Amino acid sequence: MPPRKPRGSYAVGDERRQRILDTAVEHFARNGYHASSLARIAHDVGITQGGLLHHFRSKEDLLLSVLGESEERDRAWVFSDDGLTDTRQVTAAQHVTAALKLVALNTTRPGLVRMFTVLSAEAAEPGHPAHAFFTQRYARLVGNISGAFRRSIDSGEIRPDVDPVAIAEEIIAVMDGLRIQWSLNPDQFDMVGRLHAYYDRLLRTITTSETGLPPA
Amino acid sequence: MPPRKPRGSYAVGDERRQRILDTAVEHFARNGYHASSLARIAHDVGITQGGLLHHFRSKEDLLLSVLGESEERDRAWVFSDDGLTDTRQVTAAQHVTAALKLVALNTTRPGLVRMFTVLSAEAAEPGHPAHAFFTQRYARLVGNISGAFRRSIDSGEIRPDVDPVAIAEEIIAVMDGLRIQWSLNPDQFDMVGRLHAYYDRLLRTITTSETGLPPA
DNA sequence: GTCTATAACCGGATAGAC
DNA sequence: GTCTATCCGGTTATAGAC
Repeated sequence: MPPRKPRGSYAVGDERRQRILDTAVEHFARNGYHASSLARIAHDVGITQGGLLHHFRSKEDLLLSVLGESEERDRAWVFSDDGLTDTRQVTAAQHVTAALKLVALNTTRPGLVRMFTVLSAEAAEPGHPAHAFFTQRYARLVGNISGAFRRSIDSGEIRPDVDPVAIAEEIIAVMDGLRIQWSLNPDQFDMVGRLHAYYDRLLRTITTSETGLPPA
Repeated sequence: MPPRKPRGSYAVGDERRQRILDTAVEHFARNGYHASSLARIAHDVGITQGGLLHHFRSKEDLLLSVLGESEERDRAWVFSDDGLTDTRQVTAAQHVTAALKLVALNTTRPGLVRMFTVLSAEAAEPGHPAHAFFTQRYARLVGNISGAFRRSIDSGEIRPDVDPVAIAEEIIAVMDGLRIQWSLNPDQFDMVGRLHAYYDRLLRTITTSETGLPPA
C-alpha cells in the first residue's frame, strides 16, 4: 500500500510518510519497539492510528522501514565526499575518517542514536522483528571494517600480525559502548573525543610507521 | 510486604522469592522491562499474577529488586578471592584480572547479560524506572576503574600523561559493546578473547615497562 | 501465601464511511 | 488518505475469599 518509490528522493505526496518515519524514530528511541504504540506515534504526527496504518501495513513494517531508511541515508551521507563511491576500496585511514565524521553527525541527533542502541539490544532475541536486520548489519560492518584494515595490511601501512576481523569487532564494540554512555548523558559525555583517542592509540600500536591521527 | 532480610543469605521461606527473581531476569532479558508481563513471569514460576504481587508490590519494585540483587551478588563474587575486600585499593592490574574473571563468568549466563544490555539502553530515558540505577552504576564504575588506574599512575606503573577517567570510560564502552555482539551471537563471538586482546594492547601502550598480559 | 474476580485501561489490526 | 467504530486480547493493580 505505501507507494514505494523506486529509490532516491521522494515525490511530494510522501511528505506525510516521512513525517511518520521521523516521529517513529523518536518513539522507538524512547521506548524501544514493544513499548511504543502506533496510536501515540499517530497522535504526534497529527493523524489517527487508522490513518497511520494506511501508510504502513503493520507496526513491524513501520519499524523495518525506519531502520532501512536511516541506514540508507547514513550510507549516502558518509560517502558524499572524499570521492568514495563504494566500500570495497576503503583503507583503514579512510575508515577512521568516515567513522569519526559519522559519529560527529550522530551527536546532533540523540533520538536516532538511542533508537539504534535500544533496538540493537532488544533485537538480540531471535524472535525480535529486527533480529535479522541487526544480524546482517553487524556482519556487514565487520566485513567492511575488516576489509579496510586488510587492505592497509596488504599495502604495508599496518603490521601484518594484526587480525583484521578482531580489530573490526573491537572498533564496533567501542562505538556501540560509547553510544550507551553518551545516550545516558548526551550533554557531558564526549563521544567523539573518546573515539578519537581510541583510534589514535590503536593506530599508534598497529601501524608500521608511528604516525598518529591529526588532533581533534 | 516482602520480608526484607537484614542482609546475606536467605531464610528457607524466601526460596519462592528467589525463584521469582530468577524467572524475572530471563523475561527482562528477552523483552526488556516494558514488554515483560507479570502474568507471564508468574506463570513460569508456577503461581498466578496475584500471587506474585504478594512478594513484590509492583512491577517496578520487581525490576529494581532484580537489578540490585544481581549487582550485589556479582560484587561479592568478584572480591571472593585475591583478598580484595573493597575497591579502594585496587590497582590497574587487579582491575584487569577481576574484569576478565567477571566477563568469563558472564558467558555462562546469557540471560543476565542480555538483561543488562537491554535495560542499560532502555534506561537512558529519564522517565525509565531504572534510569537512576544505571546513572549511578556508570558513575560508580567510572569511579572505581579510574581510581585503579590513578593509583597505578601514582605508583609509576602507568605513564603519568594518561587520563584515568577517559581510560575508564573507554574500558566500560568496550565491555558494553562486546556484550551487544556476544548477545547477538553467543556461540560464536569470543567476548573474553576480544576483551583480553584489548586490555593487552591498552596496557602495552600506557605502562612504563612494556610488560603485557599473561596469555589467555 | 496463594487464589479468583474484577476494575480500568491500552494494544494492534480490520472494516467501511466519506 | 483519513476518519470512526469495533474486535479481541493483554496490561497492572486491587479486593477479598480461603
